[in-house]
Amino acid sequence: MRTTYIGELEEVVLLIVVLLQEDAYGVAITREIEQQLGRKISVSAVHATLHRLSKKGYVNSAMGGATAERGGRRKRFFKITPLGSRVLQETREVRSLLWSQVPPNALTS
Amino acid sequence: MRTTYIGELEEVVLLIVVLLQEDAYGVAITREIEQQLGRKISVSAVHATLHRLSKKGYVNSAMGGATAERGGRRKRFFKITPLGSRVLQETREVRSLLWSQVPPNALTS
DNA sequence: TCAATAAATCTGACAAAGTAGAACTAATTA
DNA sequence: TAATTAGTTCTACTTTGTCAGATTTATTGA
Repeated sequence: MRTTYIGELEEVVLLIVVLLQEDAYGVAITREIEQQLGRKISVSAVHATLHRLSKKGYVNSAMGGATAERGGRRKRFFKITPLGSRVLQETREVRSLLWSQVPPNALTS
Repeated sequence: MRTTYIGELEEVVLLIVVLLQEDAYGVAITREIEQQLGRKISVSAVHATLHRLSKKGYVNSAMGGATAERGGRRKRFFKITPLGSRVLQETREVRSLLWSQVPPNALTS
């Protein structure tokens, strides 16, 4: 019996972490969600989610070094873990399976 | 700015309602989730979700008549609404978009 | 060298969604 | 009309989603 599934925002954040590759830190992830999903969200919502993903072992993180920018705090970069990858892919497969069974025209009501 | 997105279980339940067609009532939906997703879930969890989907206008429902079975309470059948269909499809498209940008091998860590 | 400013993360508090157990209801059977 | 059965509804609790505001760390310029 499978027992690992993730919340809606957790899934989105995880996916964005993956596609952002080496640049996945709080503010960038937030920006990306707003752009790609056209969805308004606060940085703190994203940070809280990252923290929870981290606690579950789906991502890990490390502080970055200083950059050439105007100053400001150092970034914390996130990476998906093997466990996180597995959960993400399973989630995708389950959705696929369900969609594949939706009868044609079932949604054109 | 899009503002309509649904929770993880809400999405699953909505999808199951669609593929169950004329037989989408609480207990059957629960059974289907357990079978298809291999996920243990209580009937009440499903009912609560159905109730929330209903409040948002993503499904509507009607009581069924008495059947030839052993007895028992009448079923409440659910159907997805046009709004629900739209939300479900949008959700799918957003995920697709994100997955399409995942670099190859990004998940084989 | 220190105030101003900038770029981020972290904290705390609350709303929404997920969950299960217990109670309830309506139908059938005998 | 009591027992049985198939289902729904209620209630209370946990986990996720959410944001405003506080805090931390770094750069710049007078």
